[in-house]
Amino acid sequence: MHDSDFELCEECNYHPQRICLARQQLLTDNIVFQLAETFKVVGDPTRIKILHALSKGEMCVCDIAETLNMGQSAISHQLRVLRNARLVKFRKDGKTVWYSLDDDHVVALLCQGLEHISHS
Amino acid sequence: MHDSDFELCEECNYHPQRICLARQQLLTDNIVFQLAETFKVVGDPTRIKILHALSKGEMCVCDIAETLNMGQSAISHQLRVLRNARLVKFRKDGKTVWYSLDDDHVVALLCQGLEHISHS
DNA sequence: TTCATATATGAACATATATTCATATATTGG
DNA sequence: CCAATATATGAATATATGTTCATATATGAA
Repeated sequence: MHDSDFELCEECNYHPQRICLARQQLLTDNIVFQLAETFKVVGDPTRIKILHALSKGEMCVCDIAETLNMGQSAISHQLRVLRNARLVKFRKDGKTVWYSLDDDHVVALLCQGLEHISHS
Repeated sequence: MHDSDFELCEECNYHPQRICLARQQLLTDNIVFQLAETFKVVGDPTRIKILHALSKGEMCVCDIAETLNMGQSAISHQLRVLRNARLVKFRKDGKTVWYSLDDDHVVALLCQGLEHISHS
């Protein structure tokens, strides 16, 4: 939220009250950035396929790679992205690393997206 | 869904039943692509700010530009992206074009994203 | 220890994308 | 018609990103 809201509202000559309105309850830049980051991560076909596969239960890296017919390295890179976004979690068991969805919000997010494309 | 599920499940030597499981109820490539496209569009700070501004009510292009402190051209380009993704709609009134959110699912999608980042 | 397996990671490359600049289109007022 | 305003768009540029390849790390088996 800027301190300069007032000045700007008096300067601009179009529809100042609308501008001020839109600036109110403004999401902070930090939250906007985090939001964008989250959606960006889900906004890739490979990662959506991974999340969808994991929605059936936990899987190890090479099984995900087999499922998607992709290389292990590519999957591993994408899993790191998903991990950083806290969309998936993992546990280690010997040589194997088992990945799973971080929580139920992930599925909810995907479903909300499906909702949108089915309504358009 | 591929015809080759069976062969692959017999070929791979890791955890075939998990792979087959994950392939079941598979989202078609087309749906995955549409989903990814939708999330990708929302996955940009500028576009999130636009959607957030529009969540308060319809706005014209130059007011959005003023609100975000950005150029008219940049906003216009992004509005086209949002339009193509059916996230915003518009109506013309003389020289002015009024943009608004396409439907309530857009806000729901944003909220679901907020839900995720607040839980992590 | 040595070998095989499962996963992670850095570099490189090709592609996608956000913004800016210049300009085009369309509408209104004089 | 002409000028001003609101918006759209194409080209250019800088930056981000997904995959591959080669290689590193780590674990278990012999």
